Amino acid sequence: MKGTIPQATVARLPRYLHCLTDMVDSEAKCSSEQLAIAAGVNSAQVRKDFSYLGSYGTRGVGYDIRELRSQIRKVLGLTRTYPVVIVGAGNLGSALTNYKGFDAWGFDVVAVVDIDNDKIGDPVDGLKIESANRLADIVKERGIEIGIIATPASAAQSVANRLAEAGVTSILNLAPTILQTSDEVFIRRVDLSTELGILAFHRNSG
Amino acid sequence: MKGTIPQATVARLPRYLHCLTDMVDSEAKCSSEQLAIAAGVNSAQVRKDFSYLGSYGTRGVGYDIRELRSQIRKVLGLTRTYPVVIVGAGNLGSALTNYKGFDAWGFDVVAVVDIDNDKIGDPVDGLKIESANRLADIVKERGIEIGIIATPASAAQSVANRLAEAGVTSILNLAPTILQTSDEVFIRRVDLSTELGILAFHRNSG
DNA sequence: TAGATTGTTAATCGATTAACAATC
DNA sequence: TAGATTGTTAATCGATTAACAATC
Repeated sequence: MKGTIPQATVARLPRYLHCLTDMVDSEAKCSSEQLAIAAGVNSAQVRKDFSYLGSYGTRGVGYDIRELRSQIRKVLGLTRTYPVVIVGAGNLGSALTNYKGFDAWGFDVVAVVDIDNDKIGDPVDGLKIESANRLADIVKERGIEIGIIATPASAAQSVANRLAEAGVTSILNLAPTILQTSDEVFIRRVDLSTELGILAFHRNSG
Repeated sequence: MKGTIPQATVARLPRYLHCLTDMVDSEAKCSSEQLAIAAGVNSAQVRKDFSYLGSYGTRGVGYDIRELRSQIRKVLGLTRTYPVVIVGAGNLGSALTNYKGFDAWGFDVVAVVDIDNDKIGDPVDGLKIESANRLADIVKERGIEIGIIATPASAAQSVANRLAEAGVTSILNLAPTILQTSDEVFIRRVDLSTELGILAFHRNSG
């Protein structure tokens, strides 16, 4: 119903989508209260979030699961396929390449690159590891828009620069370092030691 | 200086710590402005965040890098070692076991378990993969407080239940599912397809 | 109609940041 | 003293949630 969707709402939409996908009977309706419990949030929050997507509920009845799913996918832009390159073919890069969760949401890993000559040519989940030297060419040839950085921290900044240079517009950075880039590239960072740090804090202080 | 530190500040502390660790000359001082640029936040934010830790800066000069590091570690509870168990020895579990970033912050992976009999006994980074059947015993024997779930989504809830039952108080969930647990266990969830979903949204709508 | 649940308002809460006095 | 930078205040901004009229 609105033009702009708040950050916090966007961040919760994938979570709702997960919960809705887990609901087997896709013909059924589901109330904000049910979804709130499944997603671990407040039910007023659920309704408020959905109000940004438009009116997809029926008063006294609930939300149509199938319709809601498709609306969330539409809003997030998950109605098409995104070619993705994974940079770094270590354990983490391999884990990501094999990760089936991406497929269901339209993320299609079309290339895995590494600098290690010993790895180049090795198979990973139906792909062959390619040379990181060809990164720019690969991005351009295959129209890649999303890059995932799964290299050591020391290599991450230069990889990000090369990805941006080659035309990638979105980067998911899994290396434990903060990247400096131009505003044209949108970066999200996931750092597991940060997550454990937060865990440690809560262990000690509630 | 204060009793309670805001959630948002806690979440930024590990990031500051990363930036401070990257600064080579640990004798030096560093201004809130410098750190703000490195961490990608506002300098007023930096000063405000640090005000919760107490007064560790000097007006006209900046913050003592070494002192600040040690104070952040203290507040986050990173002055001791935490034994960690990783559940699931697939690519992701193996990546985590090998991940050197944990060591530096005091997270010590002391066990990796899996249900796959073919994997049990295999070496990963100096450890041997153990049977998931022994999970509860392992947790108790080794005083494990933190569990990392790197299993498929289908197994995650039952693993979480068993971890909680065995006495683990903090869980990092990497499986793409939302866990229901008692309030005694603190859970953080990292879901890579969610991150890509957010990336997709920003690609399409700015 | 009676019961249920949405969609929205308005209040509250928490987080961000500009601005500046304090002070090294 | 002059210049720099903190620590804190107060204003602003955004996010959460209780409450309830609308309505199925």
